[in-house]
Amino acid sequence: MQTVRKDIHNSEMPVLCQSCEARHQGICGALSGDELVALAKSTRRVHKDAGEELMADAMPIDSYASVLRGVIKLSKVLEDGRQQVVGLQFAPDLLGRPFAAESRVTAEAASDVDLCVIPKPALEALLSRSAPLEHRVMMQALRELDEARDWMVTLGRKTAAEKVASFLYLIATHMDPCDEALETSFDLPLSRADIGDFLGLTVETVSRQISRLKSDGVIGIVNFRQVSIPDLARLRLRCG
Amino acid sequence: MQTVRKDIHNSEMPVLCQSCEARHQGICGALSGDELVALAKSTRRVHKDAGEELMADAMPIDSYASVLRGVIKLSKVLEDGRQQVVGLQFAPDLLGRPFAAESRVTAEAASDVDLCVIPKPALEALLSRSAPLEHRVMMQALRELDEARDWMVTLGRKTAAEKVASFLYLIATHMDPCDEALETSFDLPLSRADIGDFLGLTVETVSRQISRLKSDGVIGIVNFRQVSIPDLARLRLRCG
DNA sequence: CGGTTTGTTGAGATTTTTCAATTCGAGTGG
DNA sequence: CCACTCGAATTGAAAAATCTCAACAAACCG
Repeated sequence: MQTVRKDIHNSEMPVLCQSCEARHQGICGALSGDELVALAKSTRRVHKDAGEELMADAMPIDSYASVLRGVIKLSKVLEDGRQQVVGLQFAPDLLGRPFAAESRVTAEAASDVDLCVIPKPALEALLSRSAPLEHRVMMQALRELDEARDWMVTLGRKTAAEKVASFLYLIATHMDPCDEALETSFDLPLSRADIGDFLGLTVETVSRQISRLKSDGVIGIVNFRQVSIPDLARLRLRCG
Repeated sequence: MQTVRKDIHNSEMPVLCQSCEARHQGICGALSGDELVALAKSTRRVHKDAGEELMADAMPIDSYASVLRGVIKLSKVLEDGRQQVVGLQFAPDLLGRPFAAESRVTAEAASDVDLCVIPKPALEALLSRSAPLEHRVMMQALRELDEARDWMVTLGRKTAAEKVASFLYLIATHMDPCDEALETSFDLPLSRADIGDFLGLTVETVSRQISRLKSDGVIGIVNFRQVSIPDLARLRLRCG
């Protein structure tokens, strides 16, 4: 978020919103044509490689970003280094805590990502002028709250086996947009260590549970990162 | 929420908002005088005893409520009965998921509570007319999201001892508004079983950790529910 | 008072972590 | 093209944390 590279910027038209609308419209579905054109002027398309940090906990926020492609990992760290992933963001989410001076989480590109970066003042000006836009931001916040609470159930009350199954199920249903297919295949956006930090488990436990799911035929592991799921309903049963 | 008792309704004036403003203004700080008067007409002041269910998961919502006094417990249950408390609401929070047809959690009075109930259509009409009000609701959603993510760290990465200390610290800082006092005393709004469901622990583990904090002199237990904390900073150290 | 619910405590069982040893795959330089 | 190396992932065995089961004590309620 600090080092914005302008090179890839496509200046033809509302870059942000072409993509957004292609995938469920993101922030921009709520804007008028005029507003879109104005917005496109202040946005920058940016690419980040997997692993790059986008925002640090307790650091001032100077811009927001709309996720165009890829997965972003939100996490928090305890003083002694224990880490917890508190959320994942997929396109077309808005990245950045609205109306906060500083971030409350660390954001990192989990996979290669494309972002559409918007300076903080530009978005906030737009928010205060466009009630529909603010409404949309609120709807995202409410959805994220629902997701966080669902995940709290997983963290607090599920066994390690159920946690890993729940994680795979979550990713499967978010990554493969051609939904409802019983059979899917995808690349995990997180390392085993990150999965552990998401589930509140150690790497070893995650690995053991993945191995078990594999030997039970619930999932197939192609290439460590690449997972195939022959029957989503069967995975669902393992989620508790 | 279903069985609204009108008996205690105080019809003089904006019941809701007197109380709200007394304690940090809740929803109503954003409304004009006219709007307040209009709102007061459709609100009902309601009392609920500890343990009463206010809203059931997956049930249609027909009203919202502003919490005037007491604590409300939000929880989710797995098919097999495992339960997780996913949030607590204190005055002056707004209870009810805005813009959702049905609830995604079960809400229950943790202590005796006073509510100011607003029919769903009345609040939503107001929301669509008043941008400042919608803004305020969004700010609450964002704050709840921050809290949920903080709690995910506790659930996923802390030990049982740290979880219990964190819970007591959370309650201590929320219950006693005369904040920053190093020394406090309060009634726990939750039973040991509920604390376990909040922390993802069994009742027995909660009880053992409370006993340990007591024998270490970090807390004092007067009457099972009544806790005194001689030194908040010392408790804080136990939170991890 | 009984009976019931709520909380505490102990001992053994279970799950998960920790520590240690390997294996796998990708990238590098000869 | 093939060792070599490095980080990520897997696997095993022992240790630690937490849960389960069971007994009991304390408060609560008609």
